[in-house]
Amino acid sequence: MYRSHTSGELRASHINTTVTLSGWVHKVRDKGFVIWVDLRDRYGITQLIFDEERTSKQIMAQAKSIGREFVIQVKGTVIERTSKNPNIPTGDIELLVSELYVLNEALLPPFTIEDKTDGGEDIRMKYRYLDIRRNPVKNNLIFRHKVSMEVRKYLSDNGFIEIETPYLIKSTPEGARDFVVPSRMNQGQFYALPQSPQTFKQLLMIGGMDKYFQIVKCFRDEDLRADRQPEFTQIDCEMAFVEQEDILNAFEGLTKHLLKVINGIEVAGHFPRITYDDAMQKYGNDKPDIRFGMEFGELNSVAQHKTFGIFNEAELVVGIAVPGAAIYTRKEIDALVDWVRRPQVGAKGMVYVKCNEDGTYKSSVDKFYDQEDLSQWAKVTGAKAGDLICILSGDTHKTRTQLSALRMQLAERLGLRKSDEFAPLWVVDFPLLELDEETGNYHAMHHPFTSAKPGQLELLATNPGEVKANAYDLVLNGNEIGGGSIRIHDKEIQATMFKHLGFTPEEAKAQFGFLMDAFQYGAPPHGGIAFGLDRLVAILGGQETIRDFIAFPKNNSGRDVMINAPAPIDGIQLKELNLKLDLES
RNA sequence: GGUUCGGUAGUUCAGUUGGUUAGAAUACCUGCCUGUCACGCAGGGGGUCGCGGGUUCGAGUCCCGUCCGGACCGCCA
Repeated sequence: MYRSHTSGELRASHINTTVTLSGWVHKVRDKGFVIWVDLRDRYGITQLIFDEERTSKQIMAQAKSIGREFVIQVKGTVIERTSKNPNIPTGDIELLVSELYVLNEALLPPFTIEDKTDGGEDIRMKYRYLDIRRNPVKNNLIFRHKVSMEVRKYLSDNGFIEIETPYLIKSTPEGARDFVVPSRMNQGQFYALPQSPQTFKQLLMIGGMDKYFQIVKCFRDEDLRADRQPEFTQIDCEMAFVEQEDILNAFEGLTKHLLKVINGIEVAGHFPRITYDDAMQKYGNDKPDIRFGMEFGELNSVAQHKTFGIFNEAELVVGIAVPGAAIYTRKEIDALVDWVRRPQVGAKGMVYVKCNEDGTYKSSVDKFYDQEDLSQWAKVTGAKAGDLICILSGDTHKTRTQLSALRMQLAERLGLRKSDEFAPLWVVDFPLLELDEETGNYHAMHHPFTSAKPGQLELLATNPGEVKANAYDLVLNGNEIGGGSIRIHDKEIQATMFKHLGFTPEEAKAQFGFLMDAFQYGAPPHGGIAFGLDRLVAILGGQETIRDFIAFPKNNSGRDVMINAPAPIDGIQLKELNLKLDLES
C-alpha cells in the first residue's frame, strides 16, 4: 500500500495514528538537529519531521539526501506541532517519520513548483507536466472538470442526449482552413478534421434526436492568439421544433446554472438583449463588455457645423466619456493619442475634451468650437464634470472599431473590467451575409445553414447586406462565449442560399448534397448554439488566457513545444500515403 | 502575410556613450544553526551573452541576416 491518506487530509483528530503517505518532496528545511520536509500531492501539503532524538540515524541520513521533487513514501505517526502553521489546512499536525522509501529520484526541476513560479511561459510549456504540479494550473484543470460536469448534468437533466460525431470528415471551402488527414486506403484523398459538428448535428435532428449536445474537440487551421487554439473544445447543442426564443431561454438557463453553481452568482430575470446594429452603434463591437458604461455618443449633428475640416469630412464623429479622466496630464493624453495611432488600432488622431469640475471645458479643438458646442458634446456622450471625452472620426466602420479598442483599453486601465463581476448579454439579429472587401463577394457571417429573418429572403437578390439572420451570440464580459442560429430546413431555401454564396448547383451538391438530400426526408425545424468551453471556463475562472485551462496547449505558432509537434514523417509513411513533398515552392 | 517587443547563469532579469575579470535575485552545492514553514547565517560552483556574418584597435552593446518565443493586425463561416 502506497498510502493510507493523502497529503491534504490529516488534521488534529488524526494525532497518534500511524499513517502512510506518498508524494513529491516540495521543500526540505534542514535545521541540523531537525529536518522538515513538505510532502506534496494533488490534495495538499503535509509536513514531515525527522529529528535527532526520535528518528534513527539511518533515516536521518536518508532524509538529508532527498531533493526537490523526489517521489517518496513515508510511514509514521501523526503528532501535534509545537509551533502550528495557521496558513495551511494541515498546519496543526506533522508526521514523525519512521520509514522512508525513495520511490523515484528526480532531476532538479528547471523552475520552482510554486504558485508564483520563477519560470517563464516557454519553459513551463516545455515541462508542462511539472507546471501542472503547481496550484494555479492544477486548480484550473480541476475547475474545468467541474464546469464540464455541470454542463453535462444540466443538459442531461433537461433531456439532452450526448452523441459523438466523427472526427474524420470532409473538407469544405466555407469558413476557416481545415486540418486535413491523408487517407491510406483511398489514395490521393483526404479527410478533414471538423471545424464544428455542424452538419452532423443537423442530421441528428432529422434523425429525430430532438435535443442533442456534445462536449467536442473542433479544429481550425488558422493563426493563433492568446485566446485561440488550433484545437479547442465546444459545447455543441442542437434542438428540433424550436424558434429562436426557445434556444435563448434554454441556454440562458444553462448559463445561469453555471454562474450560480460555479460562481455563486444569481442573475435575476432575463439576460439583456441588444441587436447587432445597436451593439455596433453603442459599443462599436458585436461583443460589448457591459460591465461598465462609456457608451458611444455620435456627434455628427453637433460637431459638423463649424470650420473644423477633419470632422466635417468624416462619415462619423463619435466619442466616449471616460469617467474621472479629466485629471489626465498632457503627457498621459498624448500617450493615448499615440496608442490609438498605433498601426494595430489605426486611428489618424484623437480629439479630447476635458470636462472641468467648475463646469467649463478645455479641448484640443478650442480654436474651432466654443463652450456651448463642447457642452453639447458632453450631453451626447453623457460626460459629467471630471470626465474626459475622447473623440475619433472617419469611416463609420473603422472609427467604431478604433473607438471600441480605446474603450476597452481605458476600461482596463481604470479597473472597470472586474473579474468577479459577470454581465451576460444576447446579441441578436446578426446580418446574414458579410461583404468580403478583398473579393467583393458576400459570405455567410455565421455559416451557410443559417436562416434569414421571416420575409427577408427576397432582399437577398437586391440588397444582400441588409438581410438579417436568425442568428445570435451570447456575450459575457466582452467575450463571445456562444453563438448559434435557427437553421434552414428546406432544400430549396438551402439551394438558394448556396447560390447567393457563389456556389454553382454542382458545387453545392458535391459539398452538401447529403444534407440537402436529407432535408427531403422530413427535416424538422431546428436550431442550436455552440459554446467555446475553453474560453467559457477561463472567464468563469476570472482569467483572460485560455492556455492555463488546457492541460497541453499549443504555442503561438501552433506547436506543442513539449512533444515537439508538428514534425516530419518518414519516407515509408509518405510512400504508404502516396504523397510527395514539394517544399521548394 | 504584416506590425511590435524580447532572447545574457538552472530560472527571472540588470548591464549606462562600444572600453578592466559580464552582475543581482532566486535555485543549486558545502558547513553551521534546538521549531522551521519565503527559515536564518557563512562560504562556494555556475556564462558559446540564441546562431551566422559585418563595422571597429575593441561588440552583450552598433548594422545585416537567420532561428526561437510573446503580444497584436490580417485571418478565425
